[in-house]
Amino acid sequence: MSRPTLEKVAARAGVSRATVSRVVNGSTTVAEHIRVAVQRAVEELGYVPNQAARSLVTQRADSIALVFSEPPVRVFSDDPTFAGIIRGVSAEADAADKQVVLMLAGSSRGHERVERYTTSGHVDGVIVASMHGADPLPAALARRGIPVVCSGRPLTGSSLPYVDIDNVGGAESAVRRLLESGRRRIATVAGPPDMVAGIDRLTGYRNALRDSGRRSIIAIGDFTRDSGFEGMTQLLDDDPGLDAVFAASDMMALGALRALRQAGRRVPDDVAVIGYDDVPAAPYADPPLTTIRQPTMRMGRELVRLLLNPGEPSVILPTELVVRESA
Amino acid sequence: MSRPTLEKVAARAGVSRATVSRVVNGSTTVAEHIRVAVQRAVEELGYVPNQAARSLVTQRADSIALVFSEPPVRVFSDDPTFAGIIRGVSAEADAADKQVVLMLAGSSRGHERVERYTTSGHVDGVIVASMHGADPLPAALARRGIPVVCSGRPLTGSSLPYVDIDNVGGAESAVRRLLESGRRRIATVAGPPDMVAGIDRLTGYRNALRDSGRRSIIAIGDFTRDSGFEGMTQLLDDDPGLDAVFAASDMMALGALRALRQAGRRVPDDVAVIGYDDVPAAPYADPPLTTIRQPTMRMGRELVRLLLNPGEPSVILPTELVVRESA
DNA sequence: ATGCTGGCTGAGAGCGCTCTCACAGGGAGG
DNA sequence: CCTCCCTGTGAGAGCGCTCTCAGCCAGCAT
Repeated sequence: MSRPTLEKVAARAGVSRATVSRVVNGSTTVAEHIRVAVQRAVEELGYVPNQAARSLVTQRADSIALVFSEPPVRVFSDDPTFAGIIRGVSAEADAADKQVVLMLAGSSRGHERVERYTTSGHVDGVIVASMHGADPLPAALARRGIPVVCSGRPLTGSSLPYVDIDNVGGAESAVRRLLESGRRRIATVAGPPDMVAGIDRLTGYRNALRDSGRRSIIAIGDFTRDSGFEGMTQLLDDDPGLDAVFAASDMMALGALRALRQAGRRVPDDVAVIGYDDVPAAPYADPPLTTIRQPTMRMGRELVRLLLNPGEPSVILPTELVVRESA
Repeated sequence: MSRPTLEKVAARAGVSRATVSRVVNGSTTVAEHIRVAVQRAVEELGYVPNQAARSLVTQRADSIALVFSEPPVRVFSDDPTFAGIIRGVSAEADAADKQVVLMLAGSSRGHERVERYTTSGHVDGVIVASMHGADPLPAALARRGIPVVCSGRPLTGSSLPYVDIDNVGGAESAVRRLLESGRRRIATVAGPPDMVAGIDRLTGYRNALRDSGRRSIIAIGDFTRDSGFEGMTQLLDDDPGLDAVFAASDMMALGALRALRQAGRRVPDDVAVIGYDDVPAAPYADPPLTTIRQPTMRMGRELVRLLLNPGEPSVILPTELVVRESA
């Protein structure tokens, strides 16, 4: 009981292979009664085109890879960024009738696997969703002649097209809110300096402070809750008089909240807190977290659009301040 | 600058196509000096086999699909189950030299897409990770003649092989701990009755209570934090004297904790709480959550093993009680 | 009647690979 | 010396599909 081939369908419908192919691929130059007959034969046999054979001749795979160049732990944390991107990519790819293949390239072994897979003709293009801006994977694929689009501005100085979210602007608007509500000593728990999001959000913090003439008070974290706790503790130590903090991720903000509570500070009365990402847990924090939300789903859609329309310029999407109670 | 073919490599190395094929596929019957020459030619040209052509003749794709038959929101929530499964599947597939293709089949449209993709020869087998036990997808694929393994016992009465985690046993051990610590009125916020995990964990709760002669106090949730809050509120209303609660998911436990606090109950002094899943946020809850941990990564590995070795019996993996402070 | 379109259909090549089979060459055995 | 086998290599078919091109049969103008 092997899968039926075009040949079988043709025989059953009493036409040639070519005609069945035409029907299956929606050509208009087929007489109505023949089209109907072929379609019935297809149904009856449960015919599904062999994609390998099709790809072999068309040189297309009609699918795109979405590669997460991160350990799975990060991808499936409560960071909603990835989920949004995936949904956006799926939606847009669906509309363009392309399959999406998700791949995890956490390890260096994974990189190699992904490179082999994508260069062996499985996909027509690759979206690399990497948080580490200096990831060598996108450039490596591009060198192989595969269309590549990056999610997040690449740090490698390559000229690959990318879609990013306005991290600088988002951070600026967070700090501006703190400024406008009268806060005087505004600290930040920054993200890691090897990730674009970490770098850019710190830049935004600095920009906003510079304009106001205030001095910056900085601790470095790695986006995790624990590092937020430690960063906040250190900040409190450095400047006990601070009255606001901008955490470069919600998880760090959650950690900061804990440190603040432990130090006997009330939020937002004594210290205002703003996070970044708008994770699902943010509205449930104590107090509910004011944060920066990103259009992740739209990011996914733009990624696909760019991949499918080579030559279009890179895109930077705006963010939105979500005001709750922590600031 | 099209991709080099076997033919090109053969020409460069001064041998035939067949010999290059042999070298690429690791055949031993090739003279050493020829093998070296061919390998050099492969390197120099950057040759990567065309997978479509290979699949066409071998009738194999050397890759397996891991299908999440759920909306992406669930998959990428802070439920660590999926992440663990993915890591386990990746690891085991890697060892067997198979590619893993992740697919999301949230919508009915998605189901159709997945069915088309998997039946068109892209993959050698499918792992369906669905939380809804009555999902029609696994059976549909099996009917098409594609090897299928389910993550989680299917509720459809089909005899498909599956790997599940001992939900009944896990729930029993949670309730037993409550019993052993002297709690007298033990309630539960159960999961949805259309998911295996919901059903089985409730069964476990009932089993443990029945043995002890206590009566059951039940609210139904849907595994989300909000439903945990509401379930707990209702439970408190039904039986203000309860002194313990088993929540069928950590998210619901978190919601329950909030409801308990709001009602002025101390945890664990007045009411003990045990959750299920051991989500990343569990140790950070107030108080840190006692919960049931599952061997999700091992689940992933078993899934692949079953897929690659047809005929082996289904597997049920044990759970582990993680004691923190809430019970 | 002949020629010319123009719309549909079929024949056939060929995509890049694997794998069977034939065959060349050399050492062992008769 | 010839035969036999055994190892290593090449020739060639064919996987299932698409797509070009030729061919056929109207229908219309000449």
